[in-house]
Amino acid sequence: MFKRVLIAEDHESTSISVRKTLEDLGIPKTEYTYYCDDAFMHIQKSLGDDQPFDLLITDLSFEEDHRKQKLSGGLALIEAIKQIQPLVKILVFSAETNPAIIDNLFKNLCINGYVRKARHDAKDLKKALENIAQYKTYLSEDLRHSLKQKNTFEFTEYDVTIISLLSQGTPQKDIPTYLLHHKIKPASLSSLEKRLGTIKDSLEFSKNEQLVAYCKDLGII
Amino acid sequence: MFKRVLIAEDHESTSISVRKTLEDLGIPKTEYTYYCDDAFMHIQKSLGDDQPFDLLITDLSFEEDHRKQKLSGGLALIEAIKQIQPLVKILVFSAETNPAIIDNLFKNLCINGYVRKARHDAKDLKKALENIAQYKTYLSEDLRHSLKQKNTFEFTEYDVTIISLLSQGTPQKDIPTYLLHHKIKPASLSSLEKRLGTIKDSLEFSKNEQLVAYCKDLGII
DNA sequence: TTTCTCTTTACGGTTTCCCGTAATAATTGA
DNA sequence: TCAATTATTACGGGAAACCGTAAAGAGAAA
Repeated sequence: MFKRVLIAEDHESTSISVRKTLEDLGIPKTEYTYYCDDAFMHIQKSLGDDQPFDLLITDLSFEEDHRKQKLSGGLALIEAIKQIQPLVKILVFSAETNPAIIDNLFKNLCINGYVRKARHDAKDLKKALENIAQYKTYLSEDLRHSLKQKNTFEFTEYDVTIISLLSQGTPQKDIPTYLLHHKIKPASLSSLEKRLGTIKDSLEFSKNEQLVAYCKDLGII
Repeated sequence: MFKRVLIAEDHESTSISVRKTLEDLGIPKTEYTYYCDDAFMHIQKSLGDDQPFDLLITDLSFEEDHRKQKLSGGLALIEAIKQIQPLVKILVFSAETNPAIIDNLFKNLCINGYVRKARHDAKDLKKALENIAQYKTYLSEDLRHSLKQKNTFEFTEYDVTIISLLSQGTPQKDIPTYLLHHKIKPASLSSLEKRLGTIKDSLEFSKNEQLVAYCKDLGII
């Protein structure tokens, strides 16, 4: 089992519960932080002291407050930590349900486990820890099926830009001006219309409103 | 302090943490449920046994699963309990931040405290319990100011219906048919356009996309 | 350079949306 | 009851979005 575990979780109550779960499993050295930047510094220091953590348990979304942070959330934290300690095990504990995001965590950031905050999350957490300790990956039961199907459209930066503009009330006809000004191309209204048409086509949407709602749900705008 | 407390919270990890907090405060008899219906039955039974709870700590949103529930969430639970035990103290522990919703809890359902799930929520919870025990009401620090200002547009059920339809891709021109079919009035395209115009006007929006994004953020669609 | 391909832009017709005005229906108050 | 007010619907002109086609431009390979 793990010897040294770091918890990055902004909600005090959740943090307490995770600590208790680790305690129940007999893990001696757990440390916890409420901010991503703190978590990163803990990892950094542990490497310097030659007493590295072997597991990070982290949330994805961290609320902003008066303390300004360099790392904007769990995703940024994981990316940063992978730079300095690539082999540290990572277990994400979050309420996120979007398969695309979770998929990305496993495939691109190579996390070792994902537990969704839900009814039986404490039990789930224990299972995940046991699995990861045996060099397996773990994913919450209820998410296992939804992950395989990935009929999600691959949004480019360009797409996100124009859909964001739409969601902010920019008329379609005014977007070319914006794109020109920001040196984004293609900039013409025609190209814009074509791109939006393609996106909606492949998602089987008919209206921009639908697309905006979808992207809001995905959290990409 | 309280003698008998019931916790209604679907997330196991959060429930554990709340229990621990109560334990720390020396509250002996705490019971917990993961479902609203169970919570209601606990209250009901406690009245029959003449050993009523004196505090309910409840979440607002409960996730649906295989067990079908009569009570759809914390709101419904509080309403139901107020029918059979009006004087029970109620502390809501939720991640909800929308001032209009929290305002409604205090003013219409007469809850005694609201603690938001956030960074210092465990400490907050303790403060709330101490305050409520002294017959005061409690609201998390960070929400105290936001409650007074309510410059949010008051969406009617009608509004939510039509904006939802838009977000699902229904063309505006087809909505009257839907409204007629569901016996919702006004049903005419003209009234629809007028209402949407009014909403967008008062929120200073110009496009439907903007409105859909806004309502997604509010979580009302 | 020339040709081929792919991307981007231009343009026109049609549909939908937007918004003002006027007519009609429902509601209210005396 | 009738008039006054308000809510709802009908209609029409103009703007924006949608969609297809064709032209222009960019880049790659021979």
